[in-house]
Amino acid sequence: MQRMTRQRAAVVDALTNVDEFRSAQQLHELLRAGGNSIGLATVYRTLQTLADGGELDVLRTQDGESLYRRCRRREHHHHLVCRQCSRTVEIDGPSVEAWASQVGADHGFTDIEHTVELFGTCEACRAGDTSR
Amino acid sequence: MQRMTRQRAAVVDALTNVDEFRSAQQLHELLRAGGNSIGLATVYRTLQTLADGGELDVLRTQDGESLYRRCRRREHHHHLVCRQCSRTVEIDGPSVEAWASQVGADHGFTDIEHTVELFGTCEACRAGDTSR
DNA sequence: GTTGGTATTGACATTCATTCTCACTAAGCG
DNA sequence: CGCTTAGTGAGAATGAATGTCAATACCAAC
Repeated sequence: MQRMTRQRAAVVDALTNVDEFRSAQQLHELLRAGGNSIGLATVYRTLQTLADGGELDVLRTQDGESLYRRCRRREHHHHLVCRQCSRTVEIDGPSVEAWASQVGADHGFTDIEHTVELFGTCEACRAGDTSR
Repeated sequence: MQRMTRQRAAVVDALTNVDEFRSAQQLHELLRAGGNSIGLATVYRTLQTLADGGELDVLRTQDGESLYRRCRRREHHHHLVCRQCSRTVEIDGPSVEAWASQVGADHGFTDIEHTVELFGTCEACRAGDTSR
């Protein structure tokens, strides 16, 4: 059975107030800064649970960190993420899905899963390039 | 300046004798088992160097481990990997490249990089399903 | 409103891949 | 053959993520 706790509510709330992909640690800090007392392990667990339930999208950065985000669209889609500020655009690859399973079948593979993510530098970050 | 050491040669050799994506640790064991004395840190460093030079393809598994493979084709391509035995097929996404940069441009993003990987279960692994 | 079973929490320890440190070794030029 | 310096390796360090387990607090039932 799933219980609604103060902590879980806080995590969900934080996620709805943020539009970019954020790491568990970042969210933990955010919550603490916002006056919420919550343990890091709890943040991890909650994100895990939400992600399993399809409430959240997970993304792994090039250096292996997991980033989480509550997406508008619940159906399967992909992301275009700014590698500096994490600004995110939801996109769909019209033919990607079909292509993926086709290629898989062609080579005798089943249960095809695919990972398609785009990274780039967004307009705002390109302008303020002097930072960092 | 780049020197050719016994260890570096051994790593390159091991990679040419393996057709699947392998982790640094697996390669380290392989080398040791093959009678090569080599440190784990060296394996990591060598793989890193080779990957930077485009000699190697790197892939991150869902649980964040890096896998390395020497691919036939040096041009940009993608992979279809068996999630059980790591058997790998090199594939190319004809329109993927174009689509990626188009989508990026549409949203004002530049320097678009894309990650496209397919995972599935290969024919052999589906047969011997009783394992694991 | 009170109670009780149990899902959930959190401080801390632990795991595990990867990177760092730094004294030591050896590649390879002259 | 010597010397410079890239490369090595054992062990320590890092850092994200997960496990532990006693204490806590949902919430359904009384």
